[in-house]
Parts: sequence; C-alpha cells; structure tokens
Amino acid sequence: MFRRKGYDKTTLKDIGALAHIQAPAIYYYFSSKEQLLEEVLNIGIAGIHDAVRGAVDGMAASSTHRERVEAAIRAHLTSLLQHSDYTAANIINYNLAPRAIRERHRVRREQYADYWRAMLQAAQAAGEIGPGVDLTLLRLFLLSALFWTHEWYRKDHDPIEDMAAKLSTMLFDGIGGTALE
Amino acid sequence: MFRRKGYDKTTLKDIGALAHIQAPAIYYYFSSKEQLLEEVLNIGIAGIHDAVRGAVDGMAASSTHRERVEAAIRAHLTSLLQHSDYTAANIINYNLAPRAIRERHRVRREQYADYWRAMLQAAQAAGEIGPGVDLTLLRLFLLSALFWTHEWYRKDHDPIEDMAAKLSTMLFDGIGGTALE
Amino acid sequence: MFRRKGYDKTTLKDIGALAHIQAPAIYYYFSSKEQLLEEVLNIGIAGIHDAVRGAVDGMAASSTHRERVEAAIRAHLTSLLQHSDYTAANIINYNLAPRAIRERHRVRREQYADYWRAMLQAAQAAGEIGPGVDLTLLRLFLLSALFWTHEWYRKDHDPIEDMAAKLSTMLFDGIGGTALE
Amino acid sequence: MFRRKGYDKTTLKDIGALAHIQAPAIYYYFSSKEQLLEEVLNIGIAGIHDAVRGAVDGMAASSTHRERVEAAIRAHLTSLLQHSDYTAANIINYNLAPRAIRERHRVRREQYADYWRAMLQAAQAAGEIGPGVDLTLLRLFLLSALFWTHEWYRKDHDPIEDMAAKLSTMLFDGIGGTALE
DNA sequence: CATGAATGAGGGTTCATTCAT
DNA sequence: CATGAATGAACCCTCATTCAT
Repeated sequence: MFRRKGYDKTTLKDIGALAHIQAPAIYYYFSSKEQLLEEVLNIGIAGIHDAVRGAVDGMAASSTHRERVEAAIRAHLTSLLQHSDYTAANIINYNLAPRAIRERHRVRREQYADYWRAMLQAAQAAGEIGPGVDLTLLRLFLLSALFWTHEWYRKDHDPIEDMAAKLSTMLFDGIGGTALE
Repeated sequence: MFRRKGYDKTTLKDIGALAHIQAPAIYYYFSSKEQLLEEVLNIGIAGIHDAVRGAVDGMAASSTHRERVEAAIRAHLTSLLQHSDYTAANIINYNLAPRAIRERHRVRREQYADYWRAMLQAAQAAGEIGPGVDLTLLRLFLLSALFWTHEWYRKDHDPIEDMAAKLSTMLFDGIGGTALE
Repeated sequence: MFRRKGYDKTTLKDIGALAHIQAPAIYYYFSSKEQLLEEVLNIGIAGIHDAVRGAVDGMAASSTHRERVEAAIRAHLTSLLQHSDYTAANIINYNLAPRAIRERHRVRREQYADYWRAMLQAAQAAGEIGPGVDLTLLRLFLLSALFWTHEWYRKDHDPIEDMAAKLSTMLFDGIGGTALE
Repeated sequence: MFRRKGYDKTTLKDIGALAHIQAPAIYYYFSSKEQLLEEVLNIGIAGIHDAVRGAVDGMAASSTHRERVEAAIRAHLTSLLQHSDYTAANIINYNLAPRAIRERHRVRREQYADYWRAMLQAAQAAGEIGPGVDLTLLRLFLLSALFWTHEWYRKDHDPIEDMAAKLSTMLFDGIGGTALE
C-alpha cells in the first residue's frame, strides 16, 4: 500500500482492508502509523541487503571480483523488482518520512552502502577495477541506477538476469565503440 | 515546498505563506492544488530538458558524440542539482501524483527521453558507442543514475563538472582494470 | 486513579495496570466502568461518614456539643486528607458522574449531611450554638470549607489537629477583634 | 458547557452546536480544545477577581474592614452564583486540566488569593480581626466555603445578600451561644 | 480467573475548498 | 485582487467493551 500510494495517501482504513481487519485493530500490532512505516522501511532495506549478501557470500571462493559485483547487481535487481514491495516502498517513502524515522533508518541504509563499498574496494585492490576510478562516485551512480529501476521496470522487460549481465558489461568494459581508436 | 515536503504534506497554507498571501488567494491563480502540482511538474521537466538541449545544441558542429553525451550529462546534473527545485520536485512527486496528472505529464517525460534516445542512437551510428550496446537499457540506467543524484548530492561534494567528467569516463571507457587482460 | 486524573481521563488500562491485570479482567469484578465509579463514590462517602460518626459516638457522654463538633471536624479532615483517596475521588468526580449514578448516590451524601444536621441542631438546642444562627447555611458553609481542603492541603501544612482546633475556635468564637468593642 | 459536563465530556461538536457553527470552525478562533479551556479558565478567574475588587475598591474610604470583607464575600458569591458560568467552570475543571494549563493558570489564582490576603491582613492590623487568628487558614477555609457554594446553591435559596450577611456575622461574631459563658 | 484479539463509536484535528465581501 | 469565515470530508487515534479461548 505504501508502495502504491505513498505513506500520506495510504490510510489505515486501506491497510486494515488489506489485512481484513478494521482500522483500529492495527493499533493492537503497531503503536502508530509512523511505526508501521518504520517497520516497512526496515523490512525493505533488510530484504535487499540480505538478498545481495546471500548471493555474493554464497559464491565460490575462486570467483573473480567482477563476477561478485555482477552477482550483487543481479541479486539487487531481482530482490527489488521481483520479490519485494517493501524495498520499493522504502525508496518511495524514505524521503517523505518524518525526520525521526529517517534518522533512525539512515544507519541501515548506510550498512548496505558499506557492503558495496567494501566489495568495490576489494575489486580495486585486486586490480579488477582500474586504479583511477573514484569508488565513491562509482558506488553512488551505480546504486542510483539500480534503485531507480523500480520506476521504469515493467514485467515485460528483458529478463532481469540479462539486464544485470548487460549492465555489468557496460560498466566494466565501457560502452565506447572503436570509432576513435 | 513540494520538493521538501512532498505534495501531500504540503498545505496550501504553507504555499500561501511562502508567497506572502493567504491560502484562498492561491485560487485566484490556480484552480486547484492538483493543477498547481501539474504546473510544477511541467516546469521541472521543461527546465532540465531546455538546459540539456541548450548545452548540446550550442556545441560546435565538429564535436564528437562522446563530447555531446558528456555535455548532456553535465547540463542535466547542473540543472538538477544547482538550478532547479522544480526538477527535484518533479522526481519526488511524479509517482504519487494523481493518475490523471501523471498521464498528461508522461508525454513531456517521454520527450526528454526521446532527446536522449536520439543522441545515443546518433553516437552508436557513428561508432562512438559499441554496436552491441543495448541503447534502451543504457539510457534507462544512465538517466536513473542521473536523476537519483538529487538524493545523495550535497553541496560539499565534488564540483559537478568533475562528476560529469568522471561518469562519462567510467561509462565510455569502463571501470575494468588490467588484472584480467 | 479517579482522584488523580478524573473519571473520564482514567482508562481501564490505567486501572488494570494499577491492579496488575489486563483491562478486560476488570469486567470479571465490575460490570462496567460506571459501576466501578459508583463503588468508588460509595466507599468515599462511607469512609468519611464512618470516621466522623466513629469519632463522635465514641466520645464521653459528658462531652460538650462544641467538643463534639470539633471532633467531627477533626475526623472529617483526617479522613479526607490522610486516609482516603476515595473521598477525594468522590468530591472530584461526583459532579461529572452520569446522572443515574449521581441520583443513586445522592442519598448517601444526604445521610452524611443529616448526621451533621442533627449534631448542629442538638448543639443549638443545648444553647451552644446561638439561637439566631441559620443552621442550614452554617452546615453548608462548614462542609464546603471542609470538603474543599483537599484542593489546597499539602502534607507540609499544619498538623490536621491544629487546623481542626483553629477552625473550631474561629467558628465558635468568631474572628472579630476588639477594635470595635 | 465546560461547567455543565466538564472538559472531557464536552465535545467540540457540543460547543459548535452552542455557537451555531460546525465543530471545525472552532479552530478558526482557537487553536485547540485546550486553548479554549485555558481561555475559559482565565475568564472565570478574571470575572470573580474583577467583581470583588470592583466592589471593595468602590467603597467609601470610611468603611470598616469588616464591611470590606463582607462586601467581598457578597461580590464573590454574586459573581459566582449569578453572573458567571465561567467561574464555576473554572472551579470544576481546574483540577483536571492538563498540567501545562494548570501551571500557567495558577498565577492568576494566586493573584486573587493575594487580594484576599492583603484585605485580611489590613483588617488584622487594624484590630478588626483578632491578633491570634491564623490568617492563612482563615483565608483558605473562607475561600473554600465561598467557592464550594456553586455545588449546593440553587436559585430558590436565600437571596445572596442575606447569605453573605449571615456568613459574615457567623465569621466575625462566632456561632457560639451563651450556654458556656 | 484471565487474556489476546478485535470492534464500533466517537473524538480532536487537518485541510482543500467555497463564497460573500 | 484578496481575505475572513466557514464547511465537509476524512484522518489518526483512543477506549470501553466483547468474546472465544
């Protein structure tokens, strides 16, 4: 509901209807609409973080860093686009959430960012990402591209695995043609 | 106001205060809050579209396509991050806008997308973007990365020109190191 | 609880917490919040009535009526200020109680008033209260003064016995000085 | 309304109906129900304070202090019982008002108490109140008796002027008969 | 004897909007 | 061109109460 209509437009009545209970019954489980939002945000971030970590950490020790990054991209997209309304709800509502919630939640967002930071640093240390690459900017742009997919992705697009593979290729090998060489 | 607090949380009283008038006076200029939103969305898209078009079209005829794309990136970021609260308001509120507005507005968003599509096609036709690159996916990911910057960009970041240059380099040349070659 | 927060602001949850049970468990002992209030009111009136009667009826047969009135004052104040939250709760909530409860309860209040009425009449009959004194008014003002103490009395005030003695003296002997005599 | 039903039981709908407007229109004039209560409390205290001060200060300079006190009693009762629902509302609701309101309001109550304190002190200094009388206790009991009248006074009682005169007489001359002298 | 779960009524409050002035 | 006053719809939330367990 938060994903489709946004926090403000979502009424407790809407939510209650979805859960087949009356609106006030929600207060038996949550202390306020805001707390409900906070839990949704948390589930959203946890879902994608776990998916990515699970995918990467489960890889063979012999995997290259490039393979790891590509796996992370694939897991991120799969989780966001196929599994979790919570993650999309997070993206949509985070900015408009009350300051208190946002501040408490920021920590979790940063933990996810940290995971990527470490992964990219390892790749650069191993020489699989060029030494001149600004990792902070890379991470920010890359995660932006990934998160924003929920805005334009439709079920009838390419399979997510293809998208992930293509993005990884563009990113590592560049899109430049041979015209100028 | 729409940018900072979102459409729903913004009250006409807020807006009136900003304009030094009483809330009902807004109705002298706009027929409803929704119409106000629509105009804000329009200004937002027009601002960035004009900025990008202006930058690219003003270039020397001898410019390479890569130079053009980089100029477009630079103009997009400059407009979004430095000039226009309207564009950021657009990004934040588009999804949650009433369906009618969204459908009327989508046309303008597509026109901006078309501009990029044409630019990228020209670059590929000229061989400056590899023939195997999926232009649709490239455009979607690239614009996602660009639009989402407003979420994390702070005034104390790198100068926008540097960001644009680095992104362009990563994109065209790839981030891959030499480890595997 | 009724004394501190008043009937309306007191929730069954509050009461349950005080009794270390859940709110619905209250219904095992009382049929409704109103019935609970009624019992509290009753206990409050009974407490002060019993205290006063006990003190006066236990006095030596040789006591003067003035001594009896003073004892009644002392007992009333002691009961109200030191022993019984119930009595204070009664005073605070009686007016705001539902009409049905109020009407049922009024009888008990009148019984207490009757006790005073009889005591004052006896004193007047015996000549210890002047023949010209309007007993009804005296009783009303006196009980008003006594009941209202719970509003301003703090533990660090004079001992209650002193207060009672002083009030009795003022009342019987008057506060007038000698200036005009 | 606050006087009849108490703050909690009074709904904004009730108040709106009384004022022939819809409940939300109240917010055009008051920022909250609490602020409304606060203003009612203030008017209540101001009403009685002004009435008493006006009556006493308007007396001939040659008046005795006893005459002044009696005039104050009369004015207090007249204001409370005949003119002002606000004062009765004050008495009833003060205790149950939110702490913040109560603390802000206490100052005004104390100013009224101060007025009486000064009046009684002057009377004692002039010898019209006995030197042994505890003025604080006298004031507290006297004001208690006066305030509480609104609980039992009915229109069919004695005229207020008679009541005031009788109370004054009892107070200054005492109720004691001659039996013990 | 007590609780977990839920409900229904209703309360205070917000807000876009209207309209006479 | 703008405001003061008011409205009606709707929202979040509270709470006494019920009832199966």
